[in-house]
Amino acid sequence: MLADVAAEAGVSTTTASYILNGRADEMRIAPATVAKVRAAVADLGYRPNRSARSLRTRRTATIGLVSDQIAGEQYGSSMLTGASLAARELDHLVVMGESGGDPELERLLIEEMLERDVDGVVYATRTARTVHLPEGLRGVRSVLLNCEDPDERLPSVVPDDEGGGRAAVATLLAAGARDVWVVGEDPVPEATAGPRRMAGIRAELATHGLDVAGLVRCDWSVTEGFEATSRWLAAGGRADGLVCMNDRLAMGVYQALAESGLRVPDDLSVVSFDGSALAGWLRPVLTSVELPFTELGALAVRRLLDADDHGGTESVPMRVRPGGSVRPV
Amino acid sequence: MLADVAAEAGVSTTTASYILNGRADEMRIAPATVAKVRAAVADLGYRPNRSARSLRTRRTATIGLVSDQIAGEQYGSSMLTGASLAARELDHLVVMGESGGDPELERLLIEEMLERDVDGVVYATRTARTVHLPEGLRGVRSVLLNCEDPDERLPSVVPDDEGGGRAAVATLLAAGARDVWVVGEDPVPEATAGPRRMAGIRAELATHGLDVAGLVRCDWSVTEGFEATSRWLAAGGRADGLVCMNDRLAMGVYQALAESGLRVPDDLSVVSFDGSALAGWLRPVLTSVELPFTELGALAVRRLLDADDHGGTESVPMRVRPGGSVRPV
DNA sequence: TACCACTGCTGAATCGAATCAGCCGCATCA
DNA sequence: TGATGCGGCTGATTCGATTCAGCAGTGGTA
Repeated sequence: MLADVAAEAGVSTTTASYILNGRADEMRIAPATVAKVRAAVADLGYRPNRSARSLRTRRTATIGLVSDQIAGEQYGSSMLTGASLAARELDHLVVMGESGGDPELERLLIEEMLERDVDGVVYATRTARTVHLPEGLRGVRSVLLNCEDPDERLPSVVPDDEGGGRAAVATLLAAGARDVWVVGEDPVPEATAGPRRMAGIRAELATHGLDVAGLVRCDWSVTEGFEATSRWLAAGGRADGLVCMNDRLAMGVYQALAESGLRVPDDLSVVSFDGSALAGWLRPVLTSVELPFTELGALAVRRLLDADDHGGTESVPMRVRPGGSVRPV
Repeated sequence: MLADVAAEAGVSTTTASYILNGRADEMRIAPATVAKVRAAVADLGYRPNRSARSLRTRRTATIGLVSDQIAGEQYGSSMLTGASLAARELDHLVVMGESGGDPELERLLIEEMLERDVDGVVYATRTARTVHLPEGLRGVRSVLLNCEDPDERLPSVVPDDEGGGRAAVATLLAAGARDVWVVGEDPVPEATAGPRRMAGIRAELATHGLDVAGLVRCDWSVTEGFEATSRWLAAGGRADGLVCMNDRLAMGVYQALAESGLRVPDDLSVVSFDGSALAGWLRPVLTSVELPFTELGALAVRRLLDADDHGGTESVPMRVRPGGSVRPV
């Protein structure tokens, strides 16, 4: 403990404490004294007791991360990776908890984290959407990750889905597509990804004097993508470019196209959103606009620990990850 | 704080503390006193200060979970979900850290966790394998998750890959397959999943007087699965049952079979390992032996917090998740 | 009556740091 | 010469719990 270090160095614990907290200059400690203390620290392999420190300072160098389901999700869990790494860089550790969407469990988790004096909380959701900040976080330093609360001016980190929508269409247009259909729609009212991607898609088409040629409605799953696309094809549906709302859906689309003998990208180009591993597994590799999950997680933590951050939503760009599903020009 | 509660109830903090720590009987506190204190707690909305408690008790009701990469992994991240939920049930919270395989970062993370007096550490790996317990965890209560250290008698939680191998083959045999090939092999020396599955596969075949008809060598990726299987088929390879070492690989196998006009399960049955979401996305749905990730994570935490646990490896059963890739009898 | 046991409670020390309010000695200045 | 300032350090308190040792009061026993 600190007292041992102080004894070994022949100074008071007060002095040792100042030195170890980087207040040596401020407190005008003589360089020789600083050296003695540092030597004692190294000698004894001293490591501060965090509980003792926290008891006084009310800070723990620990942040909370509550989510509904991000660990369970296919690859949104990378948000955790990003958060964990960013926290480490800033000398913090991440306490995580998953509510599975149960508000009561969420309340409990938040309470437990606050009891442990976390320095802040990242509130994350599996899918990009609007949320209401949980009661328990009112007055607590917090950052929203992959979600936004329209009622509060909180720091919030989300993917730039609208920019992603523009990028997706730009890729198709560059490949010569003019008859662009969109597959998928978002049935969840709070979900933001769908509408924003759609807005971007329309905006980019508009720059070429175009609009969406048509919409194949279905939810974002493989089977729905397959079935809806099959029906569309059976009804004589045709296009030279398809924008799928996510990769899983696109997998279903691939299956439907294959069954009806259409070749990607020869007969039509396909782009999608997510940039998940799945995109890389499909044949041909699916060109997909990547959700920057790792970056989102890291950024949320950095903003949480940045005392100068005064809130507001930050949209992280989504980049096209090229595959072979867009016809080369 | 506790002093306020004690004051409100008209007792000493000592008494209040005993009551709140469930030592009322042991200390022979009068029921009336207990009631008064509980009322005061409710009244004031008292929540204990964990740092203060930890300073005395050296326990934090927090456990560490260090891994190389489990959050980043496709669905091994469910281990986190399981760990988080089990911890909550036992009134603990999980501090997580990912090293990304960097030993120095791993050392740092462990050190930081220990500084924070975690009550124990779960050491997890993305893929099932043997490991050496990190130096920093020597003498620390810890459980290995998805890995084992042959040199130490530590509590260790792994999937029962051998049983999984038997189950996979049993499924094929029940469907009438007799000419069973295995696709995939494990190039990583420490990896345990491959050899154990293989042992189970051979053992089950042996009960019917059979052995593996042949092995298609490739690593466990979609493209490798596709290419190796294509080569095998081109060389005249035939079988009535295929065991794929994991789902991604199986996806490549599906692609190769489709290209050469073979139908699953009409021409041959396919089973696989992992039970990932991907298995459900393939057409036909892939019959796969499930890795019980959530359960593994939960069990590791329970064993960590079970003072009566005296080490040893526990293998969690892997169950067949039926799809449509095995020919109905 | 003196001793003891038991019930029901409390005072004070303790955990390991952070930090406020000085204190001592020496140089400087009027 | 005495006041002032500053460099360099420390004593004592504090954070909010846990816990050991012990203390009244009561009733039973020898």
